[in-house]
Amino acid sequence: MSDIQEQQASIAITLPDGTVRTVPSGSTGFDIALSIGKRLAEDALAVTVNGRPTDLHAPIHSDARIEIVTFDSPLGHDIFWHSASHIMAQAIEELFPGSRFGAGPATEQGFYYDVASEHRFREEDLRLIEQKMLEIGKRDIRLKREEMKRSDAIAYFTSVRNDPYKVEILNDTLKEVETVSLYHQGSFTDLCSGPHLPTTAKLKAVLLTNISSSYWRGDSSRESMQRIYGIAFPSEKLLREHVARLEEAKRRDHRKLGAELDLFMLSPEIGSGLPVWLPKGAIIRSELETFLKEEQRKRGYLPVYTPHIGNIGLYKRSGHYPYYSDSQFPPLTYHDEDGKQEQYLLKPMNCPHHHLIYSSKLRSYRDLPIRLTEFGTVYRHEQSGELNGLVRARGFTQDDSHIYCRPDQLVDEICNAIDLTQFVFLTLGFAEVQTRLSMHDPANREKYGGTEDVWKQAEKDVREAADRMGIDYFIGIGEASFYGPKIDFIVRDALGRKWQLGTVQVDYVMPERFDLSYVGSDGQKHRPVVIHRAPFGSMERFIGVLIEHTAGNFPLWLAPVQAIVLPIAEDVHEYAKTVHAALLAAGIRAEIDMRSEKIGKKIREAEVGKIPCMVIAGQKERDTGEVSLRRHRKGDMGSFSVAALTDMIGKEITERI
RNA sequence: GCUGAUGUAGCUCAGUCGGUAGAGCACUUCCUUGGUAAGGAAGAGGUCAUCGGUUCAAGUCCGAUCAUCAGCUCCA
Repeated sequence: MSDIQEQQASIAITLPDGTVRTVPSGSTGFDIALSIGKRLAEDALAVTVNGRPTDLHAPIHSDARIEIVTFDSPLGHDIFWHSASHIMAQAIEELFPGSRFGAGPATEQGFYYDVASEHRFREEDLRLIEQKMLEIGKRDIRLKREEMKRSDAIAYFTSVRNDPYKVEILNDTLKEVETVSLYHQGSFTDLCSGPHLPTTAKLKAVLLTNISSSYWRGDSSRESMQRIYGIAFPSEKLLREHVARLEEAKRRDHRKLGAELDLFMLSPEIGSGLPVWLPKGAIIRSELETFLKEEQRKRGYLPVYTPHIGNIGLYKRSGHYPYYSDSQFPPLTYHDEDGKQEQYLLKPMNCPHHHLIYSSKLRSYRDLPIRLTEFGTVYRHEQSGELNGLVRARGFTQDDSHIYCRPDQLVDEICNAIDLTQFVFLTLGFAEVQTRLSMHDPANREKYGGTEDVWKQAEKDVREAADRMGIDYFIGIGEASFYGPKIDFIVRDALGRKWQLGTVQVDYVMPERFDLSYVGSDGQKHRPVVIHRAPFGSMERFIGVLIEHTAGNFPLWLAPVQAIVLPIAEDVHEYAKTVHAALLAAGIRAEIDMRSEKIGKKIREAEVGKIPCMVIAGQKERDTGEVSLRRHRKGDMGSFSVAALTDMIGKEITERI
């Protein structure tokens, strides 16, 4: 085909709205964007060709579905931030020559680059690097993609770039790949599959947020690198909005709100990572426990209590002690008069105790399923750097149950556990819950107990239950626990970090290790299956996330103080007391503010304290036998008789709205 | 555990060059008795995280420890 013929050939481009355009072969995403509108061409960052992200200026030679990618999409963020990480690397290279670069991807919240440098980066350096990045933006450098054979790339990064990290990636991660791509950006070149921004000029605002360390390739035996995090935007305005969101997240931080609202405390005198519930926080926890206990009673669960410690043999038998010895408090060692030694472990989990309850008597197939349940406090010596308020603690309470069932009951029981978890999340107002099916990694068999056949069966059961419940899930390979696959319910905190809350886990391994059995209809012994499940997960973590989710504005049934009576002046104190007494008599957690402060101040403090109901009593109300109600963040709701008020509040509490 | 940062009144934070500690809010008392987000005045409150070092002198400089924060690694 001659050049002339090629230029004359045309291709059909299908746009997202279904319209088809005919353009010359070799047209680029940019040409197409420009033909749609000038504004779109300005905003265009890249293009997807038949769903594949592609550089904006890459020529397109055949019919294709095309979508112009702008910053206003997850893919747009990804491409923008990935390019920003390259621009940061270039800035660092210009400011600190000799720096070498490891991995520099986009993340959900921006980007980072792992840097190996003689220079120890400090906060001040970040401002310098930001300035340099904006300057590189102003230089309007066109990014050029170059494809070369892997062997040529190895030579290039060895001699020209002198970057051993990229060479290692080429020799290792990419060893199966024949042709790799490089992106040139002025004096800087990176190994990268792309796509990238057409020019550095798209970068208009950048904020480098922090410096931390990371291990090269995530391997703690390899050298540690300096990881610099940042976020970037195509406009100043977007950056300002982002900073405002960060500030809002800071206001919602459960550690901050927990202290302000007197919910819990952490004290080095008690111990790192050992939260203590203050009276107001204890109310929330107790209400949640009551709620779940009621629900579980309806669903056939049997409450049990077990001690906080257990003989170490129990955990050796279960496999937890050898598997998790690093993250447990050291054993308590006890010598009796004869010098015989016994060792106990602060229990890191509740299951072994429950298994022994199960096997304490002979079970018939008619008895199953047996659902043992306990709010069991467990202790795990988490790494110090991991501790985080309530969401990562060393002492915490699981709403733990173990369901012992026959294999033919398993899928039904998993479904029941999923249903309960969904009911809990729905009641607490968590709409954005991600569900992960946590499967084992067959390439890593030594991490897991049981046989491959058992795992296949368990994972099939989990998947069948999730499908039957119509859950929208994703698969997490290698996320299973050592004894079985899990269904994990994951939510995000105020800062966008993900936390696993509820979990449903299938276990064929523990029944084996604890030799659990039941007598079947054939009179023979059979092995039950165990489901471990915890809808809240940990009470501490759940409440931590709940604090951030609600910003401390709890629903009425959970609010530590549900109502506060605010007398306007001293001459109505007697009347206010009768109102207070009526609220208490109706079972409402009510306080009364009889200080000699003006009503405006009392209201302000009740608002700041996030008390849902402010019950205002003045001369007017006393004369009519009414009170006026002001709802937190809603304002004046009008006047009600005291009886009508207690009914209204009481109804909202029992219905857990 | 690793890397970096931080630690001053109950809270949020000042504290210069090393020279014996300050504000606002909260708290206590008094005045004020008021109508839907801050009335006024006075007072009290500190082993500057802990331990050690340098110095005539340390909140300030150095070291260790503890705790917290961000990230990494881990998560039954």
